[in-house]
Amino acid sequence: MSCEELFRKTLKQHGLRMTHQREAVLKAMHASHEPVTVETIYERAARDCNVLDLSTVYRTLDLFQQFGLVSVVNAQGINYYEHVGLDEPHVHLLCSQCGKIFSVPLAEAQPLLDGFAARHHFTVDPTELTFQGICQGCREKDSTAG
Amino acid sequence: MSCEELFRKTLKQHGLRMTHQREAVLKAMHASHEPVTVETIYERAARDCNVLDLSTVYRTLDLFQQFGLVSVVNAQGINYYEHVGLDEPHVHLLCSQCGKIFSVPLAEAQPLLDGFAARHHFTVDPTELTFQGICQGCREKDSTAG
DNA sequence: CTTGCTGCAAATTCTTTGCACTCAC
DNA sequence: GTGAGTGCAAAGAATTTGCAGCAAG
Repeated sequence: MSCEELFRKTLKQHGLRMTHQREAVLKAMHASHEPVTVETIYERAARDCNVLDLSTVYRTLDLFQQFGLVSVVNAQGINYYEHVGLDEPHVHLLCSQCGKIFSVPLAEAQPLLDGFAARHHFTVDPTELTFQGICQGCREKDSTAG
Repeated sequence: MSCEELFRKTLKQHGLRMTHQREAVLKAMHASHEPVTVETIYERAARDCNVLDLSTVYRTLDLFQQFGLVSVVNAQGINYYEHVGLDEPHVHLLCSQCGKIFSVPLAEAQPLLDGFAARHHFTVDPTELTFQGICQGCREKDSTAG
C-alpha cells in the first residue's frame, strides 16, 4: 500500500477527509528524505497547491504526527519534520554549525538505549533521538581557519 | 573558589559588572540542580531581588552561557537552563510524559559517541545531549491505566 | 446536504531589542 | 563621573485559534 493510500484509509477510519492541501503536504514530505522546517514544507507544498496557508501546514503536520506519519526533531529551538517509515529506523546527527542533519542506523545506538533501560529503567523513544555536534566538513574548516 | 567568586573574576576580566540581578540569577541557578525554565529562574531570582525583569533574566542567562556557567537543553520546543560544572559530566533523560529530567554519567554514552566519531567523523557535543522517552514511574502508570 | 477543512487575520507564547535612566566601579 | 546594566515597552518570530465560507463525501 502506498503511503497516500494508507493515509486516505486512516483518514476515512477517523471520519476525516483528503484535501488538495493534505495531499500537497504529504507529497512535499515524501520528496524530502531529510528533516525539513515548516517553512520548507510550506514552500514545496505550495507549488502543488494553488492556495495554501501556513496555518494549514501546521494543522496538517499535527495530523501527520498523530498518525505517526511524521516525527519532529527540535534542534536549537527550530522544529524539523521528517517523514518516518520510509527508511530503516535511525537517529540524527545534527551539525550545530552548518545545520546539516545526518542519519545513522538506530542499531548503533541500541546498546546504549538498552543500557539506559537496564540501569535507569528509562525507555528512550528512538524517533526523537538527535545528537548535536560538529560534522567532519565544519571541523576541517575550523582547524583551517583558526 | 566559589562559583560566585569565579563569576565575579570572569566579569572583571571582561570589563563587566556584578549586579544584584546577576547575583540573584546565579543563586537561583545554584539552587536548581536540575534543568529549569526561564520562568522558574525568574520566579526564584525575583524573590532575592526587589526589582527584576524577565528580559534581564534572558540577558543574564545569555551571559552565563557565554561563560560556560550554564547550558541549554531544548526539549519539545521549551528551553531548559542548567548550571554546569557542579556535577560530573552527564547527559539527560527527559520523560516526555511527566517532563522530569534525569541525569546519567556521560561515561555511559561515551562509547557510542566515540563510535560516531570513528564511523561517521561526527563529534557530538555532550553538553547538548538529551534522550527523550518514558521514565519508570510513567510507564508503570501507563500499564496500570491500560 | 452535512460538517470537516481552509484561508485569513488576530491572538498567544517565547524571546529580543531600543532607549533613557541608574548604579557598580 | 562613566558607561555597563536595567526596567519598560514595543518589536519579532514561531505557532495557534476563531470564524465564516468552501468543498469532500
